[in-house]
Amino acid sequence: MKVKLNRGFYQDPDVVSCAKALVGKVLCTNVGGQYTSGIITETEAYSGSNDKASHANNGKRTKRNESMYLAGGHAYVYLCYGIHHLFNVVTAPKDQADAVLIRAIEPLEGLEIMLNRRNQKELKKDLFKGPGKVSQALGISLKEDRKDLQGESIWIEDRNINVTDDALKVSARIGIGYAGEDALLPWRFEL
DNA sequence: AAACCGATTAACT
DNA sequence: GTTAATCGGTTTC
Repeated sequence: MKVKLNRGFYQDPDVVSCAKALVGKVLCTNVGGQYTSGIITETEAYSGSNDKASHANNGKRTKRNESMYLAGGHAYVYLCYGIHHLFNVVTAPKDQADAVLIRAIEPLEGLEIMLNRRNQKELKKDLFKGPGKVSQALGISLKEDRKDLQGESIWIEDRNINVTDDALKVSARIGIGYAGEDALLPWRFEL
């Protein structure tokens, strides 16, 4: 059974619980006429308010992070280190600026296409583990920024994959050492 | 107008 | 374990 997540799912005011809930869901893209999908296996929560690691910390609002202020259920894509596109799911009601970073997937459909995009010939370990790799595999670029996840080019489905709390590994977020105490928050979730 | 830098990755030693 | 690659956005002058 495939069910596209509806607007209500993304309106959860608690970005941490939403990040948890997204693990085990299926991220699908239809970019350049090519359909690909994968099971989300790792996420991180970023809270718009009171989280030094977030681009929207302390109500910061710039051209880059503008899409974080959209209603939950939109995409926030930005360029990191001048090289990698990082894909986030905006959550919570409009203007709360919460977002969940998708850090890893397990390929499901369109494996050949995803391997091609990654310049790989065969499936190897860790090929789709890492936020930059996820975006590359699924064809996500800055063009997908601000996109509505209810649309036809990028969306998330519930396929009844059961993820128990026990199966989830919880840890501190990656690459945000500059965030002081907030770098220690256990807001990273992986299978 | 120029400097500074990052929610990373791949290719090294 | 270390480090180069690379560039739009943000900050600073």
